[in-house]
Amino acid sequence: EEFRRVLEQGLRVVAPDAGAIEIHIERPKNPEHGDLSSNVAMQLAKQLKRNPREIAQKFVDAAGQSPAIESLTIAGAGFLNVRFKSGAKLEVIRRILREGNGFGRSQAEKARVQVEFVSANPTGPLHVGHGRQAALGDAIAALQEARGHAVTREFYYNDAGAQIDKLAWSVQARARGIKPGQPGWPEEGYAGEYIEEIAREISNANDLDAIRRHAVGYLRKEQDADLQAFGVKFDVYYLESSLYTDGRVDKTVNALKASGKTYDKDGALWLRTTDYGDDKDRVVRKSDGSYTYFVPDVAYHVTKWERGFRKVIDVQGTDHHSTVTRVRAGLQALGLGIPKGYPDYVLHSLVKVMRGGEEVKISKRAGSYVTLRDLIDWVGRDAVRFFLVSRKADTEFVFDVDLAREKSLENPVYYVQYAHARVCSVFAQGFTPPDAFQLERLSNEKELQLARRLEEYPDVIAVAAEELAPHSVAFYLRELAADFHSYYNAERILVEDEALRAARLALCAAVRQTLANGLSLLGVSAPEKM
RNA sequence: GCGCCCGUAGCUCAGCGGAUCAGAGUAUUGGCCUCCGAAGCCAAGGGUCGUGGGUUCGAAUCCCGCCGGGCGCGCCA
Repeated sequence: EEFRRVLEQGLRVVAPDAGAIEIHIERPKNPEHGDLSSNVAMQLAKQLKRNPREIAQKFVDAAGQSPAIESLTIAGAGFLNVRFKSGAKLEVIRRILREGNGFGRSQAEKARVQVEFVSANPTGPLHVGHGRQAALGDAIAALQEARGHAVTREFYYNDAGAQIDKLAWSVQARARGIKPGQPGWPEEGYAGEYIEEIAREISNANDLDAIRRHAVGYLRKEQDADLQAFGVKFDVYYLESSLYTDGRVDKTVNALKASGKTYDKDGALWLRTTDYGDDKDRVVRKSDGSYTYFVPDVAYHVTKWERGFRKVIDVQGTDHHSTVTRVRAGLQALGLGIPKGYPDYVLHSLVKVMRGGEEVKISKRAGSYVTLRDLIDWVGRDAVRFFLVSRKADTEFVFDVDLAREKSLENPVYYVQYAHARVCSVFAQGFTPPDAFQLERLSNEKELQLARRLEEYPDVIAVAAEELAPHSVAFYLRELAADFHSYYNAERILVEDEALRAARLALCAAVRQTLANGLSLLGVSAPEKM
């Protein structure tokens, strides 16, 4: 902020009539380039038709003295590099120890936010794609909470559609002793081993309704157990069927008709979604009188708006990307004053699971796919979470089971957790984080580097929350851990000099706190021992 | 065929208008434990950022074409 103030002041002096210039400030990767750096002079160069270095010099002249700033220099083509006095840099340590779990959090925004994710239909165990959604969605939700929002985690599922019918038929067939592929097996029935387990509990194979209820209940329970094992909790489970029973689906269709955006063709009712950027119009009511899934989708999102969620984030696989335009178009057509870009979507691509150098495509339990449970069993919850969240959502991602199992240097999860455990081990020797310490005793380059890194944390959280990109938190934690490991190898914490020791212990406590805060956002544990 | 996404080091991936942007991990090679945890540290080699144009003072980053890969294109959900 101090640097920004200096630059703004400089801007007034150097170019009073320059229009609205956005001042970009960045943290140079190379510490030799100062603590912060800006390219304003180069941005202005074009407008002012002056050499960037010349303009930069004027900024320096205009800056005057500031108590926190050690130096303000010009480098390269016209960068302004600022270096703060080390005391100012180290202040972040006091702040972290003061704020504790609150470090990196902000109360700046305070809206009701909903994150919808997983939303698996109860037709089988959760697969790795659901796992990626669970890891992503939960971390995104945690990031929104860190910004001060009141967040609702919601799971939406279809408990009554054609997929459920297929499930019931599959279980019924199995209960009658018919196996997949044999005569009488339903078309596109579910072939996983779990179908047989459910079928074993069926007493009357003729009562399809009872079978349906039992199968749905069974799989819901199983999915809940998987989510619990993964450390993900939902606040609301929303049933698609309720949209029919409470009349919201009919209401939505009527509202769409009233909007004048619908028309009849081939015996069906269509919505002009092309008015809102869709590539073709969509059927609302089929010629047989039933509705397409598009209607409950829209009705569901109307409830989100009506429930007061002004920011809604839907986490889905990229295979659903065509629904994005459609749902938004449906909401626009209703004319409820819902913003055009509502809701936000985070689309993730699929996960390829590799083990022993080969792609794994099947599992015993589910048959045609690898389950989230398999992954947790193979490599543990923390590794699955960290891996799945440490990639940008839209990159296709190869989950290397052998790498994740490796409890050693190859595994980034352990690398970060190990840094935390290492700090803990220092305190485990009978030392406590000091109440009083002199920050200026910290003077070597690795200590200042650590302080710089710690200071970045709140910005990293803010940006990750804004961009719905939890992977940047994972990358940050890796860097913080690296800085700490490097420091720990180079310097002793528990030195004889008590004042120096106190200062170093304070730094360690700050590192521990920040690692714990970041890991908790990702749903990964911060162990004291490993 | 059309739409969306993606091509960066051997492999897995960050960076996505700013020169200080050619990066991390891993793999390979060589060093570091009588001392707070070696699940660690230090160092070396390794890339025309798919490709051809364009815009710009400046392009991995923005625009267009092409090549390669993923996903979606139902009165299925």
